[in-house]
Parts: sequence; structure tokens; C-alpha cells
Amino acid sequence: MPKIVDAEARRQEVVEAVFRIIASDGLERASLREVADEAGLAVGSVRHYFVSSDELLVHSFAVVIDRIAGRLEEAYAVVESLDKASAEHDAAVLTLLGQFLPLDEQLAVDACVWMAFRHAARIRPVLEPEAARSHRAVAAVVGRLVMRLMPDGGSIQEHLVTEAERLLATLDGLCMHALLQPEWMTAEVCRDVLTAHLETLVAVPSNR
Amino acid sequence: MPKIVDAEARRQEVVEAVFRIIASDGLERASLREVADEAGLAVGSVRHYFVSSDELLVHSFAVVIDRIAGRLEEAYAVVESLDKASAEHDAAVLTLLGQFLPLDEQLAVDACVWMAFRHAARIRPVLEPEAARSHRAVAAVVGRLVMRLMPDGGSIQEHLVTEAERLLATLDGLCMHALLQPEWMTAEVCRDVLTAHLETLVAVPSNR
DNA sequence: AACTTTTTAGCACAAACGTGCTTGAACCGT
DNA sequence: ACGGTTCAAGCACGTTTGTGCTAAAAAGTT
Repeated sequence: MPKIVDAEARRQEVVEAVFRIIASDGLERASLREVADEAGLAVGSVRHYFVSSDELLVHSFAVVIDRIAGRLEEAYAVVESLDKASAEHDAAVLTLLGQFLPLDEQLAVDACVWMAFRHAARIRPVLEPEAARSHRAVAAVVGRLVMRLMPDGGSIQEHLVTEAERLLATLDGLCMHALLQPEWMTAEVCRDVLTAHLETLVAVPSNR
Repeated sequence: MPKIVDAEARRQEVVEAVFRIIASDGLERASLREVADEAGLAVGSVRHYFVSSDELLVHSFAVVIDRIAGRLEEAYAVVESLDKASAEHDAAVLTLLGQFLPLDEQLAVDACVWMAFRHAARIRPVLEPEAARSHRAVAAVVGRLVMRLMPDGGSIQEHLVTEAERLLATLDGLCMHALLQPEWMTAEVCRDVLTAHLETLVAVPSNR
């Protein structure tokens, strides 16, 4: 039998190298040579764990999606465990929504990588399936949250879809601005915008 | 004197070629050779009008910013010319906000290009000044609009900033989704989300 | 007709890229 | 101790990129 190496762990190390490169230098710099250097390996070694550059990138995309979706599900479970009217509930909702934003270093890397891959997927067909999965996973959690938060429980299908999409758009927009214009979009502004949005979600206008 | 050619018009043609390439194949494919082919010129010719690849890209970024900002100012002038309570006013506001979204082919190209450059500016320092200018220009219009739409005229500075940033984030998020997930984010959903947002902007919760 | 200056075109080079392929090195079971 | 399998590393080839440089074509002025 061969040399024993935890192959999955090695793959994960390479993926982490990909993340660091994308966060600091962008997706276009995530070449095999750069990734190998960042991971402290040779190009041939990286290619031993990932058949092609495409496979490496698609797998990296999948990993970041799973990480984000996992955090969201976890945070949503907390929300669901609390009483709807309690103050802890509101705090838990803010914590959930904060998982989208680059509020700490780990979240910032994930947000960078996520954004980069989603935008790249518009052009590169290999990334498209994962982009669609990412959208479905996030929309599912946000949809459940909106259903829980809306006063009528989201009974009117059209309003639910609109409000879910509205929250999703605001989140992605906030994430974008926090990544691209960090000097204008501080963590505090993010929080203010989110709380303002939540107030508008609870208080549905009467004329609808 | 030399061969007479309208240099500015030629530059514009090259820029249009850049736009088409970015919209269809992404910014990373906007190389000198690709641009020259798309514009029907030789690489040397393109380089005669743009000293370097960087200058071409920065100038293209500036052009798309001017185009978008121009449309916004134009649409805002219409809004300002109408009575605040009229139905035409609401329609004009929707028209203004629609300038951000890829609702027709021209807007879609501009939105693609704008997004691509803004994201690239995170990594490429040469693009950063234009990205900052773009943010200021758009924020100015949106800020004025929010000030006009808020019931108290945006007299409380913090609320104004928050609401302006909230609208800006929603717009960018909508634009992103419309570009990346066009099958989920139709023009109709965009309109619904925007009208819902405007309702929440007019009806400020009492506890604030 | 000759000259000058702009415009257009193209060559050549170094650098970086993905990938097919080969070569040692490491290590476990026999 | 040995053999077979996996891991690690690297070479080589064809592309593509930006850019410095050269040179031909075009056209108004003299």
C-alpha cells in the first residue's frame, strides 16, 4: 500500500490557498502556479489532487457555498428556537443576516470568494450549476425567514416572493458595498440598514 | 497636415468594442487583441489611440460612469419637475430607479460593464479612482431622491444616510440578481421590489 | 511633385497560463 | 528486504498577453 496522506485534508488546504488568493488578488490570479505557491506545493502536486484547473475552481466554489449555507442554517435554527416577540429573537435575526456580510476576517474572505465565483459564473459555464445551487440554498433560508417575520405569515404568495427577493437584494447589495466601498459602508451602517429593513418588513402597509 | 480622422470618435468606437466584449465574455477577455478584433482594427492601431491597456480600460470605465450618471441626472430632473403627490411623480421615480437595472439591451450592457469594473477596482488600483467617483455620483442622486421622498424631507441626518444607503444597496442587489440570475429576477419582480421599497420609504415607522 | 505628420499595421520578446508526460521519493504490506 | 502504489516535483509544448519598436500607407501643405 502507498504513502498514507489524508487526501481530503490536502484538498482542503489547497482550497484554502485558493480562497486567500481570490480574496487578496482576485479570481483571475487563482492560476495553478499561484495556488501551488500559496499552498507551498508544486504545480504537479496540486494537479494530483485536482485533475484540472476547472475542477479546482468548481470544488472551491462548492466549498464556500457549503460553508455559507451551513452558517445560515445554523443561525436560522437559533432564530426558530426563540420566541417570536422576544428581544433575543430580533438579535438572532440580525446575527443571521450578518452571516452574509464581511463583518470579520473569515466572513470577509468567504464573501469575496462567493462574489467572485458568482460573477465569474455569468461567463464560465462550468461554474453555473454551483451558482444556481448557491442561489437556491440562500433563497430557501431567506424565504423561510421572511415567512416567519411577516405579520400575516407570508400567506399571500406574491408578497412573500417580493419581500424575500427584496431582502435578498438588500443583503447582496450591502455585501457588495461593504466589499467594494469599505470606507463608506461600515459595520455600523450595515446594522442600521438591516434594522431599518426589518422594521419595514414587519410593518406591512395597509394598502397591500 | 496628416490624414484627418476624428480621433475622439475612433476612441469611442474602441470603447464600444470593449463594452461588447465585457458584456459577452467578461472583463478578463478584454485584451488588446480581442478589442482590436472586435473593433475591426489592428493592435497597433488601438495602441495609437490608447497608450496602454490600462488607459483603455480606465477610459472605458469613465465612459460608462458618465453614461449612467447622465441618465440618472436626466431622470432626476424629470422627477423634480413634477408635483410630489402626483401619479406621474411616482412613475418618474420608478423610471429613475430603473436606469440601474438591465431592463433593455443598452442598459444591460452598461450594467454588466459597470459591475465588472467596480469589482475589478477592488484589486486593480488604476481603476479605484473611477470607482470612487462612480460611487459618489450615484450616491448623490440617490441621496437627493431619498431626501425628496422621505416624509420629513430627510431632516434627520442619520435616517437620511441610512435610507439612502438602504435604497442604494437594494438597487445594486437587484441589478446583480438581474444580471446573474435572470431566470429568477424578471423585470416584473424588479418593479414589484422597487415599489415595495418605495412604500417603506414613504411610511417611516413611528418609533424612529 | 515633394514633404511632413498622422494613421494603420505588424514583428519580436518576455512572461504567464493549462496541460500531457516523465521521473524520483516516500511508504505500507508482504 | 522487497515490490507496488501513491505522492511530489518538474519539464516541455502550444497559447495568450502587454509592450517596445519599426515601417508602410494616407493625405493635407508647400
